[in-house]
Amino acid sequence: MSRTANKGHTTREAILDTGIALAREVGLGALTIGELAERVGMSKSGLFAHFGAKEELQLAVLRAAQARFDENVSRQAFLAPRGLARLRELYKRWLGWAASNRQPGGCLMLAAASEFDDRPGPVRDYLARQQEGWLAGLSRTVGFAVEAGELPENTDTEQFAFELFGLILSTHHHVRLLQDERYFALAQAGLERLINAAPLRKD
Amino acid sequence: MSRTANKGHTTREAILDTGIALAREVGLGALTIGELAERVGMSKSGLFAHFGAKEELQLAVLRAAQARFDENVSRQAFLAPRGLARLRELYKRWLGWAASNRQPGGCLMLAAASEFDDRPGPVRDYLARQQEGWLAGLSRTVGFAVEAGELPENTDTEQFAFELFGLILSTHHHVRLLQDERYFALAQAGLERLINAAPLRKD
DNA sequence: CAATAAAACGAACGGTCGTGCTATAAATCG
DNA sequence: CGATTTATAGCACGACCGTTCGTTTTATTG
Repeated sequence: MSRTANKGHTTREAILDTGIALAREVGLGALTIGELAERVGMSKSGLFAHFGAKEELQLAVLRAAQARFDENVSRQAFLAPRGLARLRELYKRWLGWAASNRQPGGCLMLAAASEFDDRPGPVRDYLARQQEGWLAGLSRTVGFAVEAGELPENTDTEQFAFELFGLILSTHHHVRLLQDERYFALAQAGLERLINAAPLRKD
Repeated sequence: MSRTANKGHTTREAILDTGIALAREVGLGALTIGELAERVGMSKSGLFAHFGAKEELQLAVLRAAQARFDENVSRQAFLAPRGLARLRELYKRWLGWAASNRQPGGCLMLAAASEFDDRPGPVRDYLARQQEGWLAGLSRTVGFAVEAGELPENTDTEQFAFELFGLILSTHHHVRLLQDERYFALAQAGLERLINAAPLRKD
């Protein structure tokens, strides 16, 4: 038996790869089993058998997308030492992942969050939990920079993370809609202003 | 003849009213003529005749949504005097419009922009032009505060507007997905930090 | 009021949707 | 290898999609 287990597992991976790409183009909600099957090169029913329900396919696509994000952004950035170095690395990778238009469709998580924020159900629940976790991780990363003495002692790390998220979203929004890479410079300046004039707790 | 012109015009308005609400719930792309007709209480073909094509309906819904936005946010905020007063009023109204979850679905413009940012066509073109215009207007509003001496002379108004947009997006994202009104406080603190430590041109 | 124009309807079209069911082909295992 | 589990294909279903068309109802106007 090879390391990649069953045949089923292999084609499932291929389906999810193509599924991520397709969902980026048309949106997670508009992801269609027939179209996906055609792109993968198999029958609709054959593909369907892997998931049993459309919603299960959507969740599987999201989980796969997150795994790729974690590997390319979080894990890589955590190789940098705690502090501003890691924060900068994380921001750079996050920005490249979310807003770069080398890949069509931008960040699937952000698009899906906007698409499903008013449709109760497992997809929405998954996205909400994921975003909460990410925001908490961001705060922690900022906190390390405080501990390292690179940011003021009374920095409001949650406020910092919230604003950092806003910079990513604004860049994502403008780069993707207006197709203008010039906005990356604004994203960079925004980070520097956050660092040089960090939000402080009012206590 | 009454001031509201034809019967056709009247029902068209009713269609767009309901269309905005429905598009907010399911997304502009998933807006369906049959479902909309049912909600309005008329036949599919009768509704269809008003627009001639689905894309035309989508554009009409967007135009109607923007008219409401302009009236409730821009026009109202412009009653305040130029300067920080107007900027604060604009931010407050924008935030209430976009992120309040009194109305289901949040801001249709932002949701549609995220949904269509990778689907070339008239809808995308409309949204892109609209967003460019809005960002330019934001910069101008910040510029008035500079002229009034309430912000540093060398304030980078475009950077300011870009970051302001990010605060709105971050609030929208978190409030709508996580259903936690607590994020409005972060939005407010973000504006104050922008004002107290405004981004400066590096020239 | 009658004549005319505008608006709404009902039925039907070819497609595609998600999802079952049954049969066949391929991979796995003793 | 043969036996058996697993993966895929084929086909059909009811529902809904956007759109067209001819008809009927409703507004508007002289």
